[in-house]
Amino acid sequence: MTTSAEPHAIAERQLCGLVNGLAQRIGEHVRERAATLGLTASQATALREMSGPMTMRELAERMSCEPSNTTFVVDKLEKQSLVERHPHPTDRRAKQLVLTAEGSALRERLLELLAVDSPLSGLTPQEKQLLHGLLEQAIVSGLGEHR
Amino acid sequence: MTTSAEPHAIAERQLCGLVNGLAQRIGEHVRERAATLGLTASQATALREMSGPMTMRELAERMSCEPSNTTFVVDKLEKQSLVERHPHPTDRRAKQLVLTAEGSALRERLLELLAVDSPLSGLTPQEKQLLHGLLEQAIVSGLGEHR
DNA sequence: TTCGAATCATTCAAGCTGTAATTATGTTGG
DNA sequence: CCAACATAATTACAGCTTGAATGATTCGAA
Repeated sequence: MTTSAEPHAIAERQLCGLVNGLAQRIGEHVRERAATLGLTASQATALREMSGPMTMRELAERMSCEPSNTTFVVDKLEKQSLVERHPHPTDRRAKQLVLTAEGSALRERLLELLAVDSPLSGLTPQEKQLLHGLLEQAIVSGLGEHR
Repeated sequence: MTTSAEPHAIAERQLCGLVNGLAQRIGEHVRERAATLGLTASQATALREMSGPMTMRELAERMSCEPSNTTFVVDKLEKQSLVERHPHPTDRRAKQLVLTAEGSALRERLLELLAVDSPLSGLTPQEKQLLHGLLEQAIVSGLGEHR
C-alpha cells in the first residue's frame, strides 16, 4: 500500500517545502533590493533576465511565468522608458524587447545590488555547483510530464 | 573589482533561477491536483500543511507566506467547512485552526494525489537527501540576515 | 497553393500576495 | 500595579499571476 503517510512521501513534501521556502527567500531579497531602485520585484526580475534582445515569450520562459504576465510587466517597464518593444526582424507576430540606455544602466546597478548578500551565500562554491546539478536534473527529468 | 558580470555572480543568478523554476513547477503541480478537488493552489497548500491543530501564524510559517495571507486562505476553507477557527486554549489573541471531518478526509485525498508523479520524481532517494541537506543549509545560514 | 493547426502577443476576469495600519491581548521592567 | 512594548489576527489596498478568449501571423501537409 502506497499512501501519503509513507516516509518517502513525507520526505518529498518536506523537500517541496524547502524549495518553496528558499524561492520565497530569494523573492524577498529581490523585492528588497528592487525597492531601492524604485522597481517592484517582478519588474526587477524582468530587467535581470533581459541580458539581450528577446521576445515576450522568451522573457516569460526566463522568468518562469505565463506570457500574459510579461505583457503586464513590460508595460510597466516601457512606461518608465527602460524597455522598448521593437518589431521582430523575421516574425511579424512577435516583438523584440530591447533595453534603452537608461534601462541598461539601471540593470547594471540592479545586478550589483543583487550580488551582495545573496540568499545563497551560505553555500560554498562546491555546494552551489552540486545544488545546481541536482536542480537541473530535477527540472529536466520532469520536462515531459505535461502533455 | 567585484562586479555582477563576474562568473561567480552569474552562477549565483542561474542558481536562483533554477530554484524559482523548480518552485514554479511544484506550484503548477499543486494547482493541477488541487483543481481536481475543487481547491485553489493556496487552499491546497494550507490544507497540506495542516497536519494538526495550529495557529494562523504557525500556518503562515509553514506556508512561507505572510500571516495576512493565511487569513484570506483560511476564510475560504472555512466557507467550505473544511476548517474551523477555535479559540486558542491559552492565548486569547490567537486562533486554533482545526480540520473538520470533511477537511481531514479531503486532506487525505489531496496528499495521495500530490504523492503521485511529484516534480521531484526525477531524483533518486539519495539525491533527494542530498538536495534536502543543501537547501536546509542555504536556508538556515541565511536566517540572521534580516534584522 | 490553400486550408487547418500552431504560435505570438494581448486583454480581461478572478484570484493570490505582501505591506501598512488597526485592534486586541499578552509580557515585562520599573 | 501599570505603562511600554511585543505579538496574534485582521483589514484595506495595491500590485502580481494565472487561465481562457481573441486577433494576427506563421507553418505544414495535402
